[in-house]
Amino acid sequence: MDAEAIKRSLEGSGLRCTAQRYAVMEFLMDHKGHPTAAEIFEAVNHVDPRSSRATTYNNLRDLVKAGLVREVAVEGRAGRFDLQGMRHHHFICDRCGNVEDMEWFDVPRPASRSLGKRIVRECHLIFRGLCPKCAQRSASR
Amino acid sequence: MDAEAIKRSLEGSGLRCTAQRYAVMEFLMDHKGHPTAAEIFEAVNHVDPRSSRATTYNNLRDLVKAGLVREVAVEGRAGRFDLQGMRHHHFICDRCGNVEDMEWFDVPRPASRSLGKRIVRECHLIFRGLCPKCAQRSASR
DNA sequence: AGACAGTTTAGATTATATCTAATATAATAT
DNA sequence: ATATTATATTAGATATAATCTAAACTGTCT
Ligand SMILES: [Mn+2]
Ligand SMILES: [Mn+2]
Ligand SMILES: [Zn+2]
Ligand SMILES: [Zn+2]
Repeated sequence: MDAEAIKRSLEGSGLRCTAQRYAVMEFLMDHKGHPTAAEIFEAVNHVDPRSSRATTYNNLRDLVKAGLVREVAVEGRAGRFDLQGMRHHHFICDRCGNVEDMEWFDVPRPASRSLGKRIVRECHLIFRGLCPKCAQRSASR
Repeated sequence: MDAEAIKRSLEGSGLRCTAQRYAVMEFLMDHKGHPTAAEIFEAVNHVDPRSSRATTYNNLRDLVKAGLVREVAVEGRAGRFDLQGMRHHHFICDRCGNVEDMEWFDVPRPASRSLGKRIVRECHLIFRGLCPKCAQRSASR
């Protein structure tokens, strides 16, 4: 049932449902913790068929372009990926760099005067601070 | 006068006002276009005294930690820096990766229930889409 | 079968950022 | 002024992240 959903979403975006692509989508579906490309590459290669690093990066890029996957850039660290499921914002930990989901809520649109000639595709909030684990650690010192 | 302001803000953060640090601050003050570390390094080395790459990165990191400078991560590209002046949001161009300032407006706080044990230091909106230059380019094709 | 576009691959290459450990500098104490 | 000390700088090596290359493979269509 999820298998079919993945297949359909790939084909709906004009992407062939290859074993390598499917594996990336399946891994993201099962791991909501915003893995890096390297982690995804490692993980999908524990099971057959093997996928190359270039393919993992190529596929992640294609999936982001197709709007099925989202990339979250983190300063000084590898980018992290998640499925574009329910809309949500993000929290990034200053200390460990982990990315966590935050409940979605609507954000006021900027005045069209301040938008100028830009074309806005999406907008997304980034909260920063200490994640629960790091907050606790820093409190107990 | 700006010179004094830079000096004071460095010392107020417990950072010595060295020639290299001053040069980074001065460059950011004069170039509001969110330069990369490499661009800052290049630029401050057109004038004496020469600063090394390591120092540029070290200083940018210290300045960010001190809250005087902000870093904006962009997926697949070098991080970009700006002075922490007036609060503002950011717009990142899908095509060219340029970062532009967007007028500040308050963002509703997430429900404390959804915050959990996190400690939020800041929150900041990222708009994405096409910058004016790229929007025009893509329209005329 | 043959043709073709899309996809995958290993490894090289580029881009970005950090580390190392020797040296220099600024602030403070004597 | 000189000594002491914590901070800061440096060149170059190293680490990490991402992309490129060109050849091989796969699925679809005729
Ligand atoms: Mn997410
Ligand atoms: Mn800015
Ligand atoms: Zn954390
Ligand atoms: Zn642009």
